[in-house]
Amino acid sequence: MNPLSIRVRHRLPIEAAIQELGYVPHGAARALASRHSRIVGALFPSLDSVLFGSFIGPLQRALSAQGYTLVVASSDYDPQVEYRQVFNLVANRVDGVVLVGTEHSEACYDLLNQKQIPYVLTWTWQENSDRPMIGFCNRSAAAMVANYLLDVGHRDIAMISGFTTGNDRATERIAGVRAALSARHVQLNESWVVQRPFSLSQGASAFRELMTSPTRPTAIICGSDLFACGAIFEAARMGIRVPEDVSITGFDDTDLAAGISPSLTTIRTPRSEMARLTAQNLLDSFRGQKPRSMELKVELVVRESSGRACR
Amino acid sequence: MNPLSIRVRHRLPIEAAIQELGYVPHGAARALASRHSRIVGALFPSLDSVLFGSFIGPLQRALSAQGYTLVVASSDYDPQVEYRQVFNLVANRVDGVVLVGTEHSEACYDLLNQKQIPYVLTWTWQENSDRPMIGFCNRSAAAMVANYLLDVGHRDIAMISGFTTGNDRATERIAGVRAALSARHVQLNESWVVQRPFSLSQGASAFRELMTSPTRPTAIICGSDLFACGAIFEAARMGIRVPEDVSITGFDDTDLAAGISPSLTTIRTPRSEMARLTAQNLLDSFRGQKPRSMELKVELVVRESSGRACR
DNA sequence: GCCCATTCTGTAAGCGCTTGCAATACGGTC
DNA sequence: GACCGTATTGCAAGCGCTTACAGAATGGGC
Repeated sequence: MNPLSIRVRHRLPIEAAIQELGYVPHGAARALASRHSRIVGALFPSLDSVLFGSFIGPLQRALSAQGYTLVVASSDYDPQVEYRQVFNLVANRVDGVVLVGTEHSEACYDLLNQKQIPYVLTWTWQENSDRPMIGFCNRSAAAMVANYLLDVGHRDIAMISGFTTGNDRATERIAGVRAALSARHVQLNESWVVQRPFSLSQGASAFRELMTSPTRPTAIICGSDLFACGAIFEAARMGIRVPEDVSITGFDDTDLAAGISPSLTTIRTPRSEMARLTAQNLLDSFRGQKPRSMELKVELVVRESSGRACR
Repeated sequence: MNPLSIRVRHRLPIEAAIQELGYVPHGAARALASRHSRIVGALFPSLDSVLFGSFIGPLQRALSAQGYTLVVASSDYDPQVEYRQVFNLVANRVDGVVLVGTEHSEACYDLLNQKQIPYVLTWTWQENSDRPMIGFCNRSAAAMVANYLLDVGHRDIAMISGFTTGNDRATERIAGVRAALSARHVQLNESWVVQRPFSLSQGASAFRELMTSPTRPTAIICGSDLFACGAIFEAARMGIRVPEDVSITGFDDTDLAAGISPSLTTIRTPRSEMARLTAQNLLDSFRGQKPRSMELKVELVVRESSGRACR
C-alpha cells in the first residue's frame, strides 16, 4: 500500500468532520503553545489621513497572503499614547511591529528589544542606522523639489509643513529644503516655514497667510499633497493664479495630485512597494533570516502647478 | 490595622518589580483562560479608500479607550476573501466584529452566530431587520439628493455609482434616486447609471462618457465624493461649467467636498459618530447588555457644485 | 520472511494566564 | 480573649493548542 494512502484516507473524513462541526482553530491557544501569534502590529501617527490608507491596504494584503493578521493602532502623534499602544501590541504578543519614522521613545524600543519582537521603521531612511528600515530619504526628496524650483528660477520659497515635534519626516523635509537652498546661496526665510496639522483646510489657511504677508513667496513647497491641494483651492478662491503667480508643490503623489486642476507637481512616494517590502522584511525575520533594510527611490513628478518664477 | 493596608503595602513593591522585570502580560494566555480576547475585528470592503479611514480612526480610539484592540481586514469586495477574513477573525477569537453593509454570505453570518461572536453592521440601515445595525439609510439619503435636484428643476439626471454587486449601499442609493424620480413621474434613464470602481480617475472618465453622449444630463448624482471630485476636475478640463452647464453632487462630505472649487453639494454621512456608536454597541454586547441598533441621520449639504437646471 | 529506515500515531507535558474554592489572616465586637 | 464576617492568600485545575518523544505500523530490499 502506498505510504500516503493512510494519510489520504484519513484526511477526507476528518476534513468533513471539521466542516460538519464548524471547527475553527483557537488562535490564542495556538499562540500560547507555539509561541507565535501570526499577528503583526502597525502603529501609525494617525489613521485619519488618506496617506497611511494607501499603505495599510497593501500591507494587509501582503501579510494576509502569508497567513498573518494585521493589527492597527494610532498614536495621534503623542508619545504617551504611542508607548501605550506599543505595550498593547507587545501584550498581544504580535510577531512583528511596523512603525512610522525613527522618532520613538527609548521605552518603546526597549520594550520591543526586551521581548525580542522584530520591528521595521518605514516612511523614512537613514544611512548607517542599525535599525531595520524600509523607506525613502525625506531629506533628499525635499531637496529634489527645492532644486527643481531653484532650477526654474525661484528664490523666494516658502514651506507648509507638518509639525516637526516627534515627526522626523517633517523635520527632514524642512532640512532638505534648507540644505538645497543653502547650496545655491539662497537662504530659507524661517518665517515662511509654517507648521500645521495635516489637513486640506489647514493647507488653505496657511496658504492665505503666506500670500497675504507683506512679501509673497513665488513658490510654496508643501509637506503633503493635502496641504498643496488646500493651497490650490484657496488660490482659486483668492484669484491667485497657479503657477503663474505662485508655484505649489506637494508630497506623496496621492490620487488627488493627478486629478486636481491645475494638476500637482509632487514627489511620488512608493507606498505600496514600501508596504510589500515591509511585510517581506518582517516575514524574513520570522523565518530567522536576516531582514534587509532598503532605501526606496522617490520621483519628482512635474505637473501643472509649478513653473518658471515670474520675478 | 486597616484591612486595606496590606493590599497597599504589597502593591507598591509588586508594581516596582513589574516595572523592573519588564513584565508584560501575555494576551494569548489571558484570552485562553478568560475566554475573551479584548480584540475587535473590523472588516472593510476596501482599505485603500479615504472613506473608511475617517471611520477606522474614531473606532480605534473608542475601543482603545476601553482597553480593546482593533484588528482590521479587507475583503476587496470579494465574498470569498470576505469569508476567509471572517474565519480569520473568528480563529483569533475576536470579541466582536464590525461589518460594512448587510450583504454578506450566509456562511459568514453562520460562523459568527455559531461561535456566538457579536457583530454590528454599519454604513447601512434597514427597518425591521433583526441584525444589529448602526448606520444610515442609503436609500433615503440618495432620495434627498434626487429630490433636491428635482426641486431646482432637473429632470435629466445621471448617476455615477459604485458596483452594486455585493454592495447594498450602492444598490440602495440607486434605488433611492429611482424612487424619488418615479414619485415625481420622472423616469431614471438606466443607460445614464454607470457603475465604476471607486476612484477619482474613474469619476473623471465616467463624467466624460456621460457628457459626450448624444444627450447630456443636466445633473449627475455621484455615489461618492471621490467620483464627484473626479467629475468636477474633468469638467474643468473639458471646459464644462459647474454648476451652470451641469450640476454635480457627491456622497459622504469628505474634507475634499468643502475644499474643492466649486465646493461640492453632498450628503454628510456621520462617520465618526457611527464609529463611536458602533464601538458602544459592541461594548454593550460584551457587558451582556442588549446592544441597540440605531439609525443615524444624514444631512444634505448644498454648496456651489449644484444649482438650477439650465434647461 | 526478516530487517531496516521511514512514516505515522498516541501520549503527556506545558505554554501563561484565570477562576473558583479552601484555607487563612484580620479587625472589630461583645 | 473568644467569636464572627470579611478580606486576603494559596492552590489546583484547566483554557485549546503545540511539541517532543516513544512506540507502532509500513513498505522496500535482500
